[in-house]
Amino acid sequence: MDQIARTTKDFGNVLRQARKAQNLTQAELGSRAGIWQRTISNIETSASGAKVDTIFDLLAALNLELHIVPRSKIKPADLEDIF
Amino acid sequence: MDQIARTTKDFGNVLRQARKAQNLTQAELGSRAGIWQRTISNIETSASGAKVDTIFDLLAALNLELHIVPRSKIKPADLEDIF
DNA sequence: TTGGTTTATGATCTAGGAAGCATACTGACA
DNA sequence: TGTCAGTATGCTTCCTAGATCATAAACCAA
Repeated sequence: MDQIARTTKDFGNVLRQARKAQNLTQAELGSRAGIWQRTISNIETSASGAKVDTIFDLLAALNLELHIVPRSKIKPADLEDIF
Repeated sequence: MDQIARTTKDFGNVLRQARKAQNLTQAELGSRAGIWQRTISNIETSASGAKVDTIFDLLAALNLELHIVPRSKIKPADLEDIF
């Protein structure tokens, strides 16, 4: 379960994971965050490059926050591709 | 030096810090990331809600990545306002 | 305080995100 | 296999970020 994002694709995956971990449907999360189910679907599937405001609304609704940190040499999620 | 962001304002501040820590001007960072100085200024001052793609371009140019984590009860940067 | 560097900001134009509503698809389950 | 919850997606309208060029304002050092 990796919560590191370097691309919008990563980000969509992490958001979906987080949402499911909290047993929320896209619609539920949407009404919490004031965002449409349509939009959440787009973000999770990286069908569009979302706006940062939208992202922060989602993160708040999921009680998450962003930490901006130096890149580690290898992204943990990629380890399994190596070993 | 806090690298936690919950709002676009936080985010702008963190980005500015990170850029300065690497001794880059907005223009330099811009040419690295393929983004206009104008745009970076907007983002750092949160004059506009940027797009996620733009953010990831900037983070890559600064060799940073995002970690999505549960919110801590108190944002470290706010401690100084309390004590 | 002046000259040079860095950052902020005005204006226009285009591409595309989100709202809003509806519907199609998909997987699970009785 | 028919139903239903959940997710994907079509479409139009509105709004705005970013590109692009230009200039003003702020900062800093000599």
